[in-house]
Amino acid sequence: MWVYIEKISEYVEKEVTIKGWLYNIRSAGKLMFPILRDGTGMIQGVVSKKDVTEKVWESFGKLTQESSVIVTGKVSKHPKKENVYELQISDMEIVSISEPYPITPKEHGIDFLADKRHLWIRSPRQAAILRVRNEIIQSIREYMYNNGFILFDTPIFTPNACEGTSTLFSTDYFDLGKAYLSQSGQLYAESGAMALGKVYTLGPTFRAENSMTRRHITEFWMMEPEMAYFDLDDDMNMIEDFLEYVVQRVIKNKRAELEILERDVTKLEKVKKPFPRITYNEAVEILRQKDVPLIKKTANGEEQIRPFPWGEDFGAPHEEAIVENYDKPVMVHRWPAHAKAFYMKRDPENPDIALGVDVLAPEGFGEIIGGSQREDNLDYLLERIKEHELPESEFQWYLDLRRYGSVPHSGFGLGIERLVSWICNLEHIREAIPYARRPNRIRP
RNA sequence: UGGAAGAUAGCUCAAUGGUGGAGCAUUCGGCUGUUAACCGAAGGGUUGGGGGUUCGAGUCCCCCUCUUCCAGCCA
Repeated sequence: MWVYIEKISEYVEKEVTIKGWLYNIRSAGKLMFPILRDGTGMIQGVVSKKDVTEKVWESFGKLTQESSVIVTGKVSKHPKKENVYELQISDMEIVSISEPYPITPKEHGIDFLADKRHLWIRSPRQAAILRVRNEIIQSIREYMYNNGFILFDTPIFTPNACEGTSTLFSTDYFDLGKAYLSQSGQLYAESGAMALGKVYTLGPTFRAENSMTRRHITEFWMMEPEMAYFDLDDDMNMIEDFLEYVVQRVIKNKRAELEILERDVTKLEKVKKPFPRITYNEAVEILRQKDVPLIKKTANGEEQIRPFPWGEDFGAPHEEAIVENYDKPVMVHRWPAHAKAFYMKRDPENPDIALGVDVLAPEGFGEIIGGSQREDNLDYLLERIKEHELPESEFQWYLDLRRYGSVPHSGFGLGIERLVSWICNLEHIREAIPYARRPNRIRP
């Protein structure tokens, strides 16, 4: 009977067939120990010369790493290890002998592995990450469904920049001129919230920024909820509830994978409501107390400005300094308005402040969520569009949302790969997606 | 886009300006409980590209290409 390795413990002392690949093989005279993988896990086989035919024995001798095989044998407990199973092999059929496999069970450089990404994903660590990614996305969809959110898929081809800031990828679009690849589905999601109450988008997003860091890819997946009648506090309440659900479900269902990744799960177990909420002003106070300066590039090098001036955006060292006090995600809210996007609503108590929130993951993973309450007043929004020198004509449909039954509403954007990086404790975001797209890499 | 480091066998890395090596992978042989198994043998190289200094350059100098890390932008 064909079974998958992840279910192997249900078949102890039974004869089963596994269809998979040879991960590695060791031999000791009349014994061989092939390690098999089938996509769901790995198991060590035991081949004894006296228990198999001459043909099967010789076939095992021919196997190279990643050769595909169909193996039959009896499942047994490992003689030395608890909760580990082996396959006492009685028969084997070669499906295909692999050519010398480039990814040997030794160390490799990152550029080589990236070139061989189509094979790299077979390795236990990469496969574990992709299983966790699947669990994360499944948890997100489940949370959203269970909480009354409607999946609202937004277009990838768009006629203009959403926020007017990032550089966009462009392509020809028939007789209509240029089309741009979406850098956010938010504006469309806002229209969805006015139609359906609570909606979310989950899909690929594109940024043509030449960002060569461990936290950036040019094509990434973003989840963007948008909720009618939610103010900033409602938004933050949802963020905490949502993040707790996803993290706790992943550590419950994907413990084996997190172990392969050597993830310290106790740190994730602490991700429970409530999360610390600090205003931008309070964050600036922390930076001043810790004497973290603003570093400005000048013609002849760098200049350190202290105390940290109000109104400046935070860089990596500032996020680090703010987050290190906490072992949960930190929500920094109420930002200087001039540094933020045009659609953010101003604080009624202070027009210099925008009702935005950034969520900084613990352990130095930085921003994983950016959100805000949206400007729902037609006149203010028109003013912002003019200030940001955006083409008003392109935003008429968006402005309609304020003309016809405008309501307070809020939402946020979550970077899926950044969430995966944090939960899996990855050194680099390129491992958080099957095929990472970066400014200098589009293959394979 | 700026700063730093780097490019030598299929892979990971050594090599004082003086005959380019090792481990893994591959091929062959040995071993009845191996855990990146081990032991023995073999094959495998235009030292990223171009120019220069030198009796002699993987090594020193210049240019180019590519990669990695850090910073900015952000999710």
